[in-house]
Amino acid sequence: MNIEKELNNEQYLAVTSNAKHLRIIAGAGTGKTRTLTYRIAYLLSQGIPYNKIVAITFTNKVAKEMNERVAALIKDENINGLPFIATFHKFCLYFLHKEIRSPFTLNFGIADEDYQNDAFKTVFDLLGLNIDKNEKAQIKNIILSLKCKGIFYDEVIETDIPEFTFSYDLIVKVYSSYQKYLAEQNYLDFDDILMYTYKIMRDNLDIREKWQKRFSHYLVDEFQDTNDVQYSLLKLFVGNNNNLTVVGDPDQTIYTWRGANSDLIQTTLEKDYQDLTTIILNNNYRSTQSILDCSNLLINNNQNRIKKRLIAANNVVGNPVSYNTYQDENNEAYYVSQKIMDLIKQGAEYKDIAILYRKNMQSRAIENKLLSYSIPYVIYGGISFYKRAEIKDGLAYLRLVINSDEMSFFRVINAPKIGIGEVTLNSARELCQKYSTTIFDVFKNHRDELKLNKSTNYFLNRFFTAFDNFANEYKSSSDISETIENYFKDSGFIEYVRNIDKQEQSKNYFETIASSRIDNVYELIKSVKDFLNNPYFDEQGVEKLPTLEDFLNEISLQTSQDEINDENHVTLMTGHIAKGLEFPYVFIIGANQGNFPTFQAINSFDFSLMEEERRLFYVCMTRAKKELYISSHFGRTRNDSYFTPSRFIKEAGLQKTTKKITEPKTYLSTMGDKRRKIVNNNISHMNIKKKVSYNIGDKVSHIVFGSGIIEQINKDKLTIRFDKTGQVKTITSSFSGLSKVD
DNA sequence: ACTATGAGGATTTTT
DNA sequence: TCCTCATAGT
Repeated sequence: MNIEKELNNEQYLAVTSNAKHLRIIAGAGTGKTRTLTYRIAYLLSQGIPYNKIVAITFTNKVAKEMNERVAALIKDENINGLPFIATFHKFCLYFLHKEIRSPFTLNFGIADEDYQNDAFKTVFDLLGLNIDKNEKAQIKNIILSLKCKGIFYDEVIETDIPEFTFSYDLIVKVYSSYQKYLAEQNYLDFDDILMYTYKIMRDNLDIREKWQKRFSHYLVDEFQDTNDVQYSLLKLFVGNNNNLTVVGDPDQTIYTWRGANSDLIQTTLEKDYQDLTTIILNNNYRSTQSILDCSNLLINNNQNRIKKRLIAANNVVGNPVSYNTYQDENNEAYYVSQKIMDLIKQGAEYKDIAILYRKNMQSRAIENKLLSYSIPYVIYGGISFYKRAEIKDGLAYLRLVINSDEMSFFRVINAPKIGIGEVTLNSARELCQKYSTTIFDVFKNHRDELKLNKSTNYFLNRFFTAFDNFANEYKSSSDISETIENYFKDSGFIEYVRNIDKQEQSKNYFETIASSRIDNVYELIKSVKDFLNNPYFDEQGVEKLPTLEDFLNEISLQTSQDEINDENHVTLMTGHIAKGLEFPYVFIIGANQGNFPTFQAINSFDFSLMEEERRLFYVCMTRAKKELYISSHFGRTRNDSYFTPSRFIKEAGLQKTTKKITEPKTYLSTMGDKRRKIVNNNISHMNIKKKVSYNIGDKVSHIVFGSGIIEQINKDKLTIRFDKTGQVKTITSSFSGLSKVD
């Protein structure tokens, strides 16, 4: 490791600073994460024990990368371990698995967004409140924002509740019922993971003192998106004696809706740590000056900010930022795909290209076009593997043996549906009270009191038999995938998923995608097996095998960025997910009033919403290294009016093109349906595909699964083994996302 | 009386 | 995809 050579002057100062409390303000592309990584390696080389250092990152993916980079930097030194590098949530989970207390038990589950919604729904039902959907959503949001601030339901005061919204009593009633419901189910939601860590540290002096001695150096990345609870708990861990380094850029605060508070990095920190040292990194190593000029111009429109200006370290001016307008979303998508094909011809690779947008829904039009031009792409953040219905169902089946909570049980008895609805459920809830037990136990042991019909009873028996077998076997199973498969088969789950596949296959055009639900379930089984057979070292250096519980915890903290792989494809994602990433070529699509900025920000009296939209646009722009293409369109809005270009276009000093560009008529629209369907007539991509003849042993490339080899052919069905995962899938030869590799 | 199912409408961003 | 509503099915 030659720090002096590999870093610029400011970075070097930041890395080697011996300040106890250090703040690094680092603009986009100035090497934030790099600096932090080097600082960790530097601390290690200075003799700080690896098990005394904690580094907090924004995603698990960055944590993993940082781990690898630190390991590479210190490989020549005599250090036999790596620091604790993880997200806030992972760090807190580590703490909670040692310190969790009543009303929770050690095998608590993690409630993701869906679980959270289900829980709120149940709570509203149980309270029997007569309020409409919108109001429920508002109440939920108020409660979530209280949680982001670290305010527990028994600590809420009148002034915590936004004016002109709901009564104090109502909010507290829903809030406390929600927390009590989750506690009964032994579940923590994402905010609880932070809140209970904070609470336990705050309220127990002995625990606080113990943990303040546990680690001595804390380093936090992306500090501008830290929220109040995270900061409060961090302060408790740092205490009076430990060291703290934070890195961040206030201009990239894009999570205030989730409680992120950029005052923390700008003002609070220096008040709380009087000896705070600040280092500013200004040299941008990522983008051309043209891209930075537009970005600087745009972000200058924010009033509430400390002025700073990014300068390209390499002095490259580059091509001007391109801005175009199109007739509608489809035209825009068409031109983006044309431009991508141009870039590829000029030698760019698919993985060099990213398409960014404000909201997930905007990916639709562009996806259709990429598909029809056989441009490989992957969408991040839409529906991730672990959010698919069949996977969540499978996970619920598994979770039931760890924690027989209501929500998992509901999922299970609805996959397949076995004739249990709202009314039965409510009477089962009454029996829960009567016997003071769980819903699971009521259906298992007091079912006779529920007056279920014959088939329902049959299905329940089938499920509980399979469940009991699994519960008895899974811990000592020599082949966990077989044990799970038996459980899924005997309970009727596999058959249920296969039936869905069949139904969808008969309807769906892209049958290979639709037919993959059962594949997904088997993929899940395989990933459990892989995870459980992959040993890790605990703190004492003892080799251990993860448990099924570890697996369930792990995946509930999976994030969209964690799924990013290095295969060669165009990347589609929202600005939020793109944070911290960079690409040579970036497209920002749908730069329209109402999209980006959103209608909510435009219509709000709260100007800070608009400033956040602007920061997000700034984040999108500064992802680009070489070239940046921004576009807007004049398509229809939800309210049947027409979109206009985003105000950010002017603010970034971009010129509107004078002529409207429209796509040549290469496709026809039909009005057969109320919703218009695009019929691909002239390109007739599908027909061309059908003529490709495949042979056993041919190398092929699949848009989703990557490269593979054909093992079997049955008429138009190809059985392909994919290299990366080693899994075998059956794909129809005419599928447009499949191509032959020469 | 209850549950399942299909159609239609709506959708900010996510650890 | 997810929710709601109307209707069909048991």
